Amino acid sequence: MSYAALQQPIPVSNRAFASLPSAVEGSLQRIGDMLQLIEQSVPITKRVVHAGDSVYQAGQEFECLYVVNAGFFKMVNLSSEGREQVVGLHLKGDWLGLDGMATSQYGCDAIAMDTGELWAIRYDDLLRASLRTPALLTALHQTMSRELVREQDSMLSMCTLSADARVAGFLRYWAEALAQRGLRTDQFTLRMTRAEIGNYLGMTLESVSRALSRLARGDVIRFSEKGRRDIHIPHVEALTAFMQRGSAATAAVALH
Amino acid sequence: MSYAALQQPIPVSNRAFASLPSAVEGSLQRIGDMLQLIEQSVPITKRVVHAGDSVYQAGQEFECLYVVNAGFFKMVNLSSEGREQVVGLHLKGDWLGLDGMATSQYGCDAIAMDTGELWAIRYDDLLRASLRTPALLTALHQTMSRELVREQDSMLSMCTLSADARVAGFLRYWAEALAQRGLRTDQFTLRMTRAEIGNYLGMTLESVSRALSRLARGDVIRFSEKGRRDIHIPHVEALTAFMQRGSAATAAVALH
DNA sequence: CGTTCATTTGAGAAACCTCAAGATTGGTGG
DNA sequence: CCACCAATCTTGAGGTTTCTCAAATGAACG
Repeated sequence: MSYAALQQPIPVSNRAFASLPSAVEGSLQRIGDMLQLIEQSVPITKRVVHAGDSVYQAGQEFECLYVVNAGFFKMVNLSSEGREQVVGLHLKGDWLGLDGMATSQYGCDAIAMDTGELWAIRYDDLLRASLRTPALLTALHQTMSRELVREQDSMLSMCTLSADARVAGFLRYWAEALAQRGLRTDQFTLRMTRAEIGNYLGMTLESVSRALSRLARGDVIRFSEKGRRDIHIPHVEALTAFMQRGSAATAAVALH
Repeated sequence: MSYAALQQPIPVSNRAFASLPSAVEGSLQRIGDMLQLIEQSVPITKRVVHAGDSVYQAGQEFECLYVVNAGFFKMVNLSSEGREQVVGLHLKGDWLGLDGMATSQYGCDAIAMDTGELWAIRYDDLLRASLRTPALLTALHQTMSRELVREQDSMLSMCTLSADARVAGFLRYWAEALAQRGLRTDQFTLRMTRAEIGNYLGMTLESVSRALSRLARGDVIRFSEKGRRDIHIPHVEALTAFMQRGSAATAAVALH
């Protein structure tokens, strides 16, 4: 195999999203292309899961990576003394199980939050396939690297932002994640309880509730009539402004 | 190349540490073997750095990974609004620059805290070499995975532990990192200011200082006469006990 | 020996958590 | 369809932890 083959980009396809902003279009394409690449070049075992199902558990022997084709998943890190922390949330195109390569045992529990479909890929199959299809390798590396960056950003947020700002940041992150997958971003349903959001953001469920109430009071977000889990975001920029200025009132004013 | 070649372990050598505990021996060996493997199979450019030098900066184009052969480095994540967070500390055998593979730009600043030597490896060279030497690939994956797990553990600590417990955990982590590299672990010099430790742990420098004072009052640690940066740890287990029980007095009692 | 930076320690303020009560939601069986 | 139950969510009051501000001490270096 030539070196040039290693550098070839993931094949481009699926240009049906020209009307989307380019960054979002790029992500959508990247995810779609990656899934296509995997399906074409690696043996995969498809697996359907339902809300509450465990994909794998901490300590279990590492064999497979899982690529999310549909659904919504959380990664839970559990300390030896029982402290528990949601350390990641994953949607279509994300990989699960990357934490298992270090020690040959998974380091977290991966739990389905909804009905979904996973593609299980044996790590040894992936390595073998990457000899023929080097783009697989760069896709894996980019995925791992992106995950590292995301965790670093989480640490930055948790250490430097107030509780209110972290909640605003979470909503913005969530809206972005949905946009990257071609879903509507102005209105969506949080599929997590306040307790789960709080755990992910390092605060209590009461603090999450209060933060959301303050965001709603400042008209940065609106609750749907259907329930307090449906959230309408008139202007994503208002969330950003809120994070920086630290006051819903200021954020609302800043837009007009 | 056969599939079997992909699975072969990193060559074993350097069995001179039989007296060390096996986990530590394993790590020492792993690090030494990895460095040897890299030196033998990839083109590297050695680079000497001094305290304060920047290895790379956020936004700079990603080309190289850096393996630490000597010295001590911090990774600093900087948000667009100027919030700043130390997201990682790295010693011999660690890789720097993994955060650059996602976007082809580094995501953090990497800064030398001390005189040290880095081995720069071009990412494309690494991919090419990994065709001949598949162990390089598994070493890279294990490194990235270990880093993911470490960051997840950081998040768990920052979200679920008190300030005192986080400082105790930091000292324990540090002692472990030194032990894994064959250095003495009962007494060492913190090469960071209280402010840097605090930034890394998500608290203020005053909180770090108070936590260290409480640890010293409980005789979990002792300050050397030479200065408050030299720390003596009589029993590493006392740090663990302190983290779990949340009181230096209890931790001291628990040992006798 | 003085200047500068780092560290310690205290007192008061702010953010967040805990506890508790009541409201809302979603599902279930009558 | 309605009533009821369990789970979730909101909101308030008070407590705890951590931060902020300030001052004094200690260490490093010319």
